[in-house]
Amino acid sequence: MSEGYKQEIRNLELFTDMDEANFRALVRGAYVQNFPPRIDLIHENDPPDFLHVILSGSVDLFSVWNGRETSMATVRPVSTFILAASVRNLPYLMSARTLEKSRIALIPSQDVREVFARDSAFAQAIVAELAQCYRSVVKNAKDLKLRTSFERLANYLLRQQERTGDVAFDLAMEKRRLASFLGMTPENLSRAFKGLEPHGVKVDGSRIVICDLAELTRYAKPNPLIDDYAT
Amino acid sequence: MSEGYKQEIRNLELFTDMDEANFRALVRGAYVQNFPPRIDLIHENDPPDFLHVILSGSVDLFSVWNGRETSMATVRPVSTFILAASVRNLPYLMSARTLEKSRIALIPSQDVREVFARDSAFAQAIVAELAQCYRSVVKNAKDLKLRTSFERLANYLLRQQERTGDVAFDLAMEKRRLASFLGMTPENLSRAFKGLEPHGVKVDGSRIVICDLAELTRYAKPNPLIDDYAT
DNA sequence: TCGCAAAGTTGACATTTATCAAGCGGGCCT
DNA sequence: AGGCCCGCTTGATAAATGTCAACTTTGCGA
Repeated sequence: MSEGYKQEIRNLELFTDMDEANFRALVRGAYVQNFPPRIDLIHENDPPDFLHVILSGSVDLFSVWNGRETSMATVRPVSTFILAASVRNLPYLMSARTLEKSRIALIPSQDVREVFARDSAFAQAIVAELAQCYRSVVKNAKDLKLRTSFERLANYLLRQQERTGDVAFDLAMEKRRLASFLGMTPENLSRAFKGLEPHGVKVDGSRIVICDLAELTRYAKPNPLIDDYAT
Repeated sequence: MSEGYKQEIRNLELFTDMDEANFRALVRGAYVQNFPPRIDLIHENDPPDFLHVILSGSVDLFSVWNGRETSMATVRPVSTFILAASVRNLPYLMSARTLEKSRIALIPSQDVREVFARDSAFAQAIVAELAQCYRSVVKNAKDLKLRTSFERLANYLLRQQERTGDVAFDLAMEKRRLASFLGMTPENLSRAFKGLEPHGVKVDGSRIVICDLAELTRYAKPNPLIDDYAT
């Protein structure tokens, strides 16, 4: 692995505080790989051989049951995924596939567990990361259980507005996958966008303009305990 | 705090491996309290002053948004809750109330964070616990997104069957709260029980008998990546 | 530039789930 | 024992969401 990649990984919160020698041990067995779009990286139920670090591109985490599929999250650089499975050495709960051309570092889970056992700075960083992940999924579950699909979309748009700092932005993913992420069908998403028009949302293809932020906020009733991904 | 309680807490996986002096430091500032049923223990958005350890009784974790309420989980002895908020020092995402008369140990979060920073065995135990919690919520989210309410109930009953090791058992909670936990209304739960009768479920009050386990299994299609809480 | 394939949209309809109101029934207090 | 409260059930209806099929748009490669 090139020094450039190593530095990129090192700069992740997860790895930044750990001992240099331990970090070297971690990346010694690691390698970076380029993947074309729509490639399956991991399959749920597989043993967690590698901790994945996405360096460029984007990855969809999804799950399947009984012929149905749902998108659980999108991972963007630079961050890791499937940390929980790696440290517990338990099968992946989600599958992952690239959305676009992506560069991904693969760190053997075995090494992660070994280093984590003797590097307390690393262990602490893992705690911080896992607690963060846990809280994100709890928020997601609250979103699903407490809101209708229209309300989920409205709050999603407000989060995007917050993230980009602009009332006009492009959707970060295909509508069909956004629908899956929000827990609805593409048809229902189409109607939800229509339904939000009276609440200050203009849609043209993947271009979104929130032309009445106050009204959309009034409708969506965003709540930091559901929508604030930072905490 | 009595030595008996200390021992009980010490026996939790979370605390069992940590240094004795550090454990003493942890429980020094802790105290045990008895609560009557239906008492609010914590409220979402409160700062995480204490890590809670339930010694007896049971506690409901729930969330509220826009006048709607949903039950997220039930905590039973002996285990902790709101660990993620404690270690990250971020506001609780869920509220908690006793379901019955309960004895609960309160460990100051400040102490948890301090000890966790210097006791690597404790840090490792926290990692294991958080990874476990994370995986549970992911399973819960999959359950919600991939299944209908009837299917969620069917799989819930199979999990109870697994847990008790018996095809006949009593529901562990009121039906209204089970409904909320499964993400549906009490009325819909009633109809779901009716709907499962042709699939081998007999209901009499809170008494459940799975009289055709094969048929219920065929209908429910349980999957360890959603239903196996142990991994 | 054309034309195809895939994504998105729309309408009609079905299913799932919630809401509201009424009635039932068990536990419990007096 | 009587009566009442509360949780549960049931039926009627409404709302939310999914399904299917047809059509439109878009992006892209021949």
